[in-house]
Formats: sequence, C-alpha cells, structure tokens
Amino acid sequence: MTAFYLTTPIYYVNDRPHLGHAYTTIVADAMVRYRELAGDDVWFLTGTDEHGEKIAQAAAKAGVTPQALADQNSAAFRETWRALGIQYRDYIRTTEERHRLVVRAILQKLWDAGEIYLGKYGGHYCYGCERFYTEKEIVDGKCPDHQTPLTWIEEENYFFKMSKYQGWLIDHIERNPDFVRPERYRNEVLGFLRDPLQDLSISRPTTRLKWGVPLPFDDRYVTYVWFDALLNYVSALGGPGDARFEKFWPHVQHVTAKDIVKPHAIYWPCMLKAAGLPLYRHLNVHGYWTLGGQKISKSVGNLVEALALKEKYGNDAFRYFVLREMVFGLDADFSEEALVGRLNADLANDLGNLVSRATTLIVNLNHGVVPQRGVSSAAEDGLIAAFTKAKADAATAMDEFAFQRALAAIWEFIGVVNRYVDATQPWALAKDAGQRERLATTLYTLAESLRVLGIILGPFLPDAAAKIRAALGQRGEPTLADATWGRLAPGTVVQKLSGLFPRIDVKAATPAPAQSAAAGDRPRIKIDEFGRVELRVAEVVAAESLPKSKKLLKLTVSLGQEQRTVVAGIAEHYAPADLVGKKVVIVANLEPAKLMGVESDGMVLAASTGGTLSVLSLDRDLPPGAKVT
RNA sequence: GGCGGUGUAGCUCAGCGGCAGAGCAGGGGUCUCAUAAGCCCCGUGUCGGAGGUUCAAUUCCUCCCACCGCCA
Repeated sequence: MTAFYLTTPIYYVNDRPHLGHAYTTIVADAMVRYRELAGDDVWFLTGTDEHGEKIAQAAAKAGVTPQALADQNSAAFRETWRALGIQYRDYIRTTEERHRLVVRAILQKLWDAGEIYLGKYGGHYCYGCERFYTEKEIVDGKCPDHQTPLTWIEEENYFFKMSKYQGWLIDHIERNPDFVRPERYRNEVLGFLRDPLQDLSISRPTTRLKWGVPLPFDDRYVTYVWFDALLNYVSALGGPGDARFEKFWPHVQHVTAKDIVKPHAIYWPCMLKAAGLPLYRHLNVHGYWTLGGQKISKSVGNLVEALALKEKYGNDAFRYFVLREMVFGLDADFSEEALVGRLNADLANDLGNLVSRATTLIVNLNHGVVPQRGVSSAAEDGLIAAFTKAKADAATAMDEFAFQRALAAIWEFIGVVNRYVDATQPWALAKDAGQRERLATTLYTLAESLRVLGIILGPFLPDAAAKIRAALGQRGEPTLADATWGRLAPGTVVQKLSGLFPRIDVKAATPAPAQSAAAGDRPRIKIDEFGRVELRVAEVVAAESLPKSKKLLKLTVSLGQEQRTVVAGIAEHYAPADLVGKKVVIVANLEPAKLMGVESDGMVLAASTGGTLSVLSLDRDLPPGAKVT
C-alpha cells in the first residue's frame, strides 16, 4: 500500500476564507479522495498560520490578544472546510505546542550544525508600518505608505545559510523536471535562481515583535514567520522519529497558489536539505481566480461572495465547477453565469439526466431488477472500451494534477452512454418478445455504467456519487478496483433516481446583483475619465436626521485635515447613531448642492439593490482622507 | 530595464511542420426512456502584424504590436 501525503498551505489568519483558499483546499481534497480510492494510504493536512507582525498588528487594532484573533479566524477556516465537506485528516495551527516543539528542535539542530549565524542587517525602517523598506520602495527618502521620514536601523538577526544551497537546488530542479509543476512555475523558479541567492533572515527581535516562536538558542528573538510556517508540514506529522512522519514524509506533495511559490520552491527545499530531511516530491502550483476578468487583489470581498455561491448551488456543483473550469496552473474566471452553465450542461443535461433515464428504464422495463446480461454486441464492446479509456485517461490526468482533463475524460464516457441509450432504444426492444436477451444486455450495461460512474465520480462529486451508488444498492466504500466492468451482480435492485442535478432556469433566475454591472454592455470609459472623480475615505464625525426629510441624513465627515457637511439619502436604511465613527467613501470633488436647505459638499457612496442599501466602507482600517482609486 | 509566457470560431481553449479542431453559446432536424433533457446536422476563422527558413508554416526563426507573469 503506497503512502500519500498532501498538504494545503496553512492559511494566514489575517484573512477570511474565500474562493482562493477554497479552490486550493477543494483541489487537495479531490486529489486525496482519488488517491484513497486508488488504494493509497493517505494523509491530508491543512491548518492556519498564526504568527507574525500582521497578526500582532491586527489584534492590537481590534483590541484583542493575538491568540484570541487567531482562535476566532482559525475557527472560521475550519467551519468553511466543514461546510465544503473537506475530509482533512489533521488541522494544524502554528500556535500549537506540538508545532512549536518541532520548530525549536529543528532550529536547534540547524544551529548546532552551523547552518545559522548571527549577522547584522541595516535598513530603512518605518515605525508606522513596523517594517523595513528597500531602496527601490522608498519615495523621496520617505515611507511610501505614511510619507514620513524613515530611520536607518541596524539590527542583529539570525540568518540561515541558504546561499550555499543555490547550486544544489538548481541541480535538483533540473534533474527532477516535475519537482515544481506545472512547468511555467519551474521556469520561474529557475529564472529566479539565475541571480545570486541571499541568506535568509530567520529571526525578529522581541523588541519589535513578540508574537512568534522564540529561538531556542537566543530568547531575545522570535522565529521569522515563514521559517516557522513552512515547518508545519513536518511538525504535523510529529517530526523526525515519529512513526507517522517516517511513514508519510517520504511521499509528501504540496499544493499552493502561485503567490507563494518562492518560499515553497526555494526556502523550503534548502531548509529541508540543511536539516537532513528528504525533499517533497512535487510542489503543485495553481493560478488565481478572477471575477469578471478583473484582478482580485483589490476585491477580496467579492471572493468571499463567490464562495457563498456554494450555498445557492450546492457543494457538488461548486466543486465540479472549480475543478472543471480552471486549468490547473493557469488563472481562470469565476462567474455565476459560468457556474450555472456548467451545472446545466454537464451536471443536469449530461449526467443527471442520464442517471434519471437509465434508472427509469430499469424500473419500468424490468421492475427495477438488474437482469443477467446476454451476448455483447459491438455497441457494448464500444461502450466498455470507452469506459476503460476514460478511467485510464482520468488516472493519467490525476497523476499530473490536471483535474479539468480528468473530468473531461469521464464526461467523454457519459456522452458515450447517452448515445448508447439512443442507439439501442431499450423501450423499443421491450415491445418485441424476441429481443428479451438484447433488452437484458442493454439494461445491464446501463446499470453497470451508472455503478462505475458512481465510483470514479466520488472524488469530484462526493454527494452525487454516493446517491448513484445507493440507487444501485451498492453499500460500503468502493475502491477504484471495484470500477472494473462486469462486477455488478444480476438481481441487484435499482431505484429510480431523478433530479440529481436540477436544471437552473436561467431566464427565470433573479438577475445577478451588482457584479453584473462590470460585465454589462454599457459603454466603457477611459481610465482618465474615471480619474476625474476624486474618491476619498471619510470618517463620519456626526450624523443627524433632517426633520423635514424621510430619506436624508446630514453627516459631518472628516477627511483628515478638513471637515465637511454631506447630505446622504440613506435615512431609511441607517440610523444616525449607526454611522458615527464609520469610515465611508465619498466623492470629494462633486459640485456642492443644496438639499432641503442644507449645503452638501460631496456624496456618500452606497450600493443598493431592491430594498437593501449598503454604504461602502473599508475592510481594512485606513486614515480619513485616503484616496480611493 | 532583464527574463519568460500568451495572442486560433461569439465565449473558453486544444493543436504546434503536411487539407484549420473541441466544448459551450446560436440555428435546424429527430426520438420519446429521461431533468423542454438525449441524439443527429450546421463553423472559409487575415490561427495578433511584418519578414525569413522550407517542397510545405497556425506550427520553426527574426522583428514589431498587445496583454500577462517573475525579477529588478
């Protein structure tokens, strides 16, 4: 029995779970389910990354301890995976003692081996950002964020001698072409390695940051968050010496999004090499989801919304869509329309309808009993060959992390079965007493087709596959070996299974909210036209209703240096008290206008649909006056 | 600025030296077991532009344009 160990990245608890995290995790879940179906002994790890400056800062801002913030957000990820039916075997948090122990043990080992040294680092430091800036990032000697002068700080830190592994790493990647895959990311890594590799700073002085794992050999420092985080893949198995580690570590593969290729493809192999541990087998890198073709970096909120569509259309449909639509490694676009398109065309029309018609035929024409099959004709031979090919193609695709190709291969077979029904016409055979054996063979073939589909679809559509197996009276957890033609026992009772994936009536569906505006066919504007609109963050200092108006509120807002009066038509949706202290977005260069006798100098932005209205605010805190672009 | 990638049918993309392909969308037909589903038929598109190599280029080479990524 082959061991198989797959990890997702541990997600940074500064974030809320969104489509990007979900894709990574669904991909890993589907792969693990597939390997398990194929008979491997699997282990599947996910978790959360909880140390570092950003967490410490966010917690301070929220007035809670870093641990409390981490607890809360780690739980949000766990809940998301539960809702998505993710079957992880372990969930690690970097604040857990089991993790800290392993990190410290490995650091000590590296220190003893002379892989770490104390060095001096000088840089331009911004106290506001609590970080160093490189020469390139600095604007006129000032912090690009705060526009405040920077301080030259020399700081002693511990460094990992990563540079000495450069030649070795290049060699390893060249000898193992699929170490980093798909190939585009391998090329990127090799490109990066053409320039000299620097040693890696692995500590932060506790005078600046306390939220981390203390270095075992110098408690004036905590471990730099990346060094700490990468080790989760090892610590979750108990570390070297643990039986679980010895069993699974040699077979580890990682899955990540493309933004964290560098730590995984460069730091991590060097760290493992220095620690005397075997390297991972593959780093599997996927691309980004875009929404309506737009880059997602500025619209994390929309990614959270995208993830919410799983509630509307169901886990299986959501899983199927992301696995089928994204070419693993490339970016792909997510839209509700595309999701519904896949759901209707592939799941409802092709698969759901096939299940419905085939089970109905067996129930109607043979009282729901799988008959003894007779002599095969060319039609059956062709169908069986198509299944064998689909199964093999899917296997090849899965070996290469090509989920979209695996699903396309299975759908080829579904198409063959649909054509088989049309070609053999069981309903016509049933009317001819001389065709009883043909009918029996046909019905057996259909039932067996559904049975094998119920097995190989399991990793991709867990719920639907289970329903199909149940309708065919199949019990227990299947294996891929069970998906061998002819194993269905005659006499098995089949139940009618309709509505596996109901079609979504696109015309009757409610128009997509807000989001569709971007994709609409209104005339586009140039960027400089948009640039004429000056949008700024404003803090509501005071709010009062206007006595004579039902709709209007008079707001006093701060833009940092100046205060203004703005009248907003939101009284039906917000009480004045709800708004005070809130950061909103206003149009700052609008011509002033008098409304109900009050001069309004600006306009508050709000989104609305039907009866709901929401004032735009920020999901991260920024000072009033900040420009919105 | 350096390195790399992409540009093929309305949309998403495959093909990567030998008569331009698939899925979806759209149009037409047909069966009736089925979820108005299935099945069958319908695609001349400057294969981003210009030049070159070749008997032959969407495919190889050079340059240019556009977009994207990594690095600086």
